[in-house]
Amino acid sequence: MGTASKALSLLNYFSRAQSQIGLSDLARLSGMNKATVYRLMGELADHGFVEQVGAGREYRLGPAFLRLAALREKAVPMRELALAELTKLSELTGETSHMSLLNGEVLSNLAYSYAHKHGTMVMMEDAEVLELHSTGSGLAVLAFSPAPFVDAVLNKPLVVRTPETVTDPEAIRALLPKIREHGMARSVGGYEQDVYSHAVPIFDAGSNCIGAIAVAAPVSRMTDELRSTIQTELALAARRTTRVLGGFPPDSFPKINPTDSPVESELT
Amino acid sequence: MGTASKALSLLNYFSRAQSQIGLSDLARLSGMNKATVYRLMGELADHGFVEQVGAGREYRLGPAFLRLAALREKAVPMRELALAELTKLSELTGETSHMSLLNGEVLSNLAYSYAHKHGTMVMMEDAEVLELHSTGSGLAVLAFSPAPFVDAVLNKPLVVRTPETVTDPEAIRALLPKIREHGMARSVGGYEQDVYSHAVPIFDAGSNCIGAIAVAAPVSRMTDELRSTIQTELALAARRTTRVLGGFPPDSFPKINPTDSPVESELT
DNA sequence: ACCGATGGTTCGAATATTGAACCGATGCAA
DNA sequence: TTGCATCGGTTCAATATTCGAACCATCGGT
Repeated sequence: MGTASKALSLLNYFSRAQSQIGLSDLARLSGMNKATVYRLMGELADHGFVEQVGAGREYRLGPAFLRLAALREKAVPMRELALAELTKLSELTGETSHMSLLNGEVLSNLAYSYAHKHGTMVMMEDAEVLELHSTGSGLAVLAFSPAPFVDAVLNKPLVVRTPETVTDPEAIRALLPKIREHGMARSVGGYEQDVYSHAVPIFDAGSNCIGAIAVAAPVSRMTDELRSTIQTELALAARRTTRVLGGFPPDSFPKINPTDSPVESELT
Repeated sequence: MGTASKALSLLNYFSRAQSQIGLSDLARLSGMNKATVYRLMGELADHGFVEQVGAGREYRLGPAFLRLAALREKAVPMRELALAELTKLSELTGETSHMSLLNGEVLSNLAYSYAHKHGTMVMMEDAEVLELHSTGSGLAVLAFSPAPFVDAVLNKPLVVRTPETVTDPEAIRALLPKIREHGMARSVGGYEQDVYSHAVPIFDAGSNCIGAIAVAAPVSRMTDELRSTIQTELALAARRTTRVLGGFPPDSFPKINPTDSPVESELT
């Protein structure tokens, strides 16, 4: 691994849960020598990628990301475009919709939209991390990812989120062909209890799966009619999103056909 | 310079104007060897900090910044807090307000707010670059920055933006004591013609100047009354912003005194 | 066919990185 | 107070990584 990669990988230890990390902790987490971490963090700090805070001299992510994110968004308005699609999708379905991008072996949330139709909503946050095995979006991504990647993900210990979380690699693997066939994944309560989620993968210009767009509704509100609406609108929105981001679904991806019956319940 | 710094510095060549850069261009711009740039960009790409696009294999900033910016904003909601202050400030003044952060030897815009009171407004964009010598915000920052930094900035060639741009280092230096005295800078048409701009510096927890907050109005709309309103509200808003971001003005920074007369015109 | 440009690759020489040990400061328990 | 364990930070010789000139293959224009 190159030095630059080591420096960059240090940034991955910052999360919503742990936004400040001390030198020794960071050395422990990364397995690198304290002196190495010290030097690398110093370089990151010089460029504003991290900053040291207060007395404990702990590190946290720096302001440079705001600038670079704005530049990225100016060059490739992914978030803006996704948000436009999500807003429509939430209006049409009356439920929370969100888009997340594959980052390593997890998804991180890029954007979301609430419908303000009901008193209760599935909540969502930017940069929230979604696991591949326990979420609808994750399953959608797994189903359209290369086999070695799927193996790598499923061979690691799979965290139990709720009593409904499926953690048997083979059971998960068995879901994928159907998801591929329908172009849509579903997860009921696997990540958060009482959340019924549909998800469709999003592809880049090389037809690689880069993330997913999903609609999440409370289980208690799910009816055949809502399910049908979600499945129809989600498939359309995802297709538009892929196209508007400059991507193409792979040839194997099922075409949308208005006469198709909605995805059957055996998807779960 | 360490390897990590070299990799990170490559990111600085991406701008609003040049969002995609080829390998050879990047090597030229950075003065590094092509092989070096190739390897470093590969590492950056592995982490999603850049991505290669289409046929030309040019590089552009990657999606990782969206994630990290969201994390940063979650940990330190600078942008959100600044935006709240700017919104108030624009409402009170009826003009465009914005906040920018010092990044190296330039300012980059963090957030802005329009007032929707008039048909014409000074326009602003996120991540827009403001030079230190030609903008009100820049002068405010220079006035409260360490002398060696000021020297470094003013010893470089100073770009002429408009016929009103002051490019004589000594003339600029001569403005700084008054700005320090008033805690406020002013620039008329120095960056964009017909823009009349007031700016106040923002400080971090160590009383270092980290940026500025500014109100920009069309020259044609500037009256004594508007000037007075802007100066009063801007000073208050900047003070609140510094505090809300966890910072402190240096002891030398002038206190706000309601009985003070507004900044006199000799500031220009 | 040529030219000059591009992105990408190679390999010995040059140099930056590494990590154990060390430092002073701080905080906690006895 | 003493002692111990932690912290952030520093040193320096050993070494592993990076560097860069030169080299490809490819492309587009003349």
